[in-house]
Amino acid sequence: MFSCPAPAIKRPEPFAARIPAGRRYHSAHDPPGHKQRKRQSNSMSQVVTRFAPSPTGYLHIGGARTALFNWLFARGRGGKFLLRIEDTDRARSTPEATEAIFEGLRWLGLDWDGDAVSQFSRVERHAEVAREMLEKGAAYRCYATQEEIQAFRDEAKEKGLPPLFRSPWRDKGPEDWPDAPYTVRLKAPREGEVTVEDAVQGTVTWKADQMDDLILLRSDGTPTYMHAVVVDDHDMGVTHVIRGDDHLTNAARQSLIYRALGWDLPVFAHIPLIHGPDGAKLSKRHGALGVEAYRDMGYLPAAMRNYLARLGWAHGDDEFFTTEQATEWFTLEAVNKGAARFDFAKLENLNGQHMRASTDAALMEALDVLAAAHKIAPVEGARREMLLEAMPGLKERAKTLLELHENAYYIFADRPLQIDEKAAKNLGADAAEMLARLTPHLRNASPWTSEKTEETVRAFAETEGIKLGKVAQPLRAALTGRAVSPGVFDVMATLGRDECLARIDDVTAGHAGAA
RNA sequence: GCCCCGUUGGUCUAGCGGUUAUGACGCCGCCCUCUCAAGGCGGAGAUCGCCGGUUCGAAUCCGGUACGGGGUACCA
Repeated sequence: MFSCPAPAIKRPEPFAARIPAGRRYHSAHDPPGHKQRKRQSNSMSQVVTRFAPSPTGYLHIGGARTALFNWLFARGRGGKFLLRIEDTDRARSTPEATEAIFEGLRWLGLDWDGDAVSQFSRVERHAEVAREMLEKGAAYRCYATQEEIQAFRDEAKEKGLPPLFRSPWRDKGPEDWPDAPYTVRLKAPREGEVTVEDAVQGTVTWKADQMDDLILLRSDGTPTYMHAVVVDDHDMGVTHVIRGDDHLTNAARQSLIYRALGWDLPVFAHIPLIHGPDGAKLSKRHGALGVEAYRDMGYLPAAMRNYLARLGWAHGDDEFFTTEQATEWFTLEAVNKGAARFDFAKLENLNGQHMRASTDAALMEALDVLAAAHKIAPVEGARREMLLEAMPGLKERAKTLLELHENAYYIFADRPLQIDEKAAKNLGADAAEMLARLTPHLRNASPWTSEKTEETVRAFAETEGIKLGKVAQPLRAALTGRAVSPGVFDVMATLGRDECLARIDDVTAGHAGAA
């Protein structure tokens, strides 16, 4: 795409929640034992990671980094990177958000394997597994109502006791079951310890009595997140679960489900969250921007990948690297445990470096993407040619594409130019007269190249007995309307003789010596 | 409340028992120079959260503590 080409983005089929759940998982109809064996032999050879966002809004920067880490890990090991949309919360999930997530990942260049999976489309399978657990005695029907549970918690809180609900239905049998809706709860161990071996956090241990009998299936028969993730990750053959460390405790609870089912645990890796510049956590409701916001601000995907990867992960002292290098270098062990703050200044710097490392053509394309994002027409025709020609000088001076576009004002502007304040200071009466004297020399300069115009202007400055800067600055002001621009002689070359003379004429008109 | 996790210059970080504590961003100065960038050179900025312990020796190991974060739902 840009200087650090990301693998071509596969356009997955539009998110197909309609496809019957079983179709997507060859293993869904296999007996559990078979499944497990199959995965064991498979997991040795191939890494499978996944990104599992819930479609309740745009893809925010924290989620993007989680996706990136999963992607880097899988791609660096010839593995698969899967995408699952956790849309079981029907009230908050929207197709627009799903599309925004796809769009964000595509822009970032994080391609996923196969179709995105709708978690909601798999409710049947979730229920099926819960039923299996019921039969095995690993789970039980709990008829406690939400009111009863709430009352229990209120009382526990009042007495300063742990608010863990102990269901009275845990050891009841069919003879005790009333004719009422019930939830399916995991029969979690009450003694011993639960240990999670985390690739980032290390070994983390909890006392089993800290865990409650979590609900697998709600009383309306739908699965809870805790249950659905486990079943989906297992069925999808996920070998490495890389996600935010807000899920660390969940990993312990989920490991209980894996254990009850007799399934192999994936490798867990809980990465720290990103904090805002103020140290507060960055979240959707607290300042986290969607990736498209970064696109619109003119950052390159390659720079985003570089910056995001560097946030909380390091490969020695390497700061500026390509995506290929990152995939090659990335390991879970090198991920930091502490949260990092998002720093725009550093992102900008990195973006500038990536822009400079980009080819002119690649930047032109990036500009097209930016234009499309801002819903404005792409630059075409002669101006596109000029832009391309001026690109080397432009990209050297910009930290974002937006800045580059702004600095290319002299290419897009129509005469007469808007002379800004600082430029106007370089265009007093004396300067205008001086430029008027310069005009005939420029008219005769041939060929019209930056070398020739420079030679001409330098000679002129000498005969005038002034420093080059005294000519160059007014010239720059007349030609670009600004006090800052790429080298004036390069500007002249891209603008062409006629346009240059016309612009000079615009500011010298009415002054002595005007030609 | 309880349970987990974290803490190295302003920021991101290197470090993994013995270093003048690494590099980068940002900031300041100089050079280069038609401006601005880029680039080059140099500088300021960290008693490695704090207190103990282990050790001949601790940023590195152990225990406390403070602060920050996360979790504790028929949310994900």
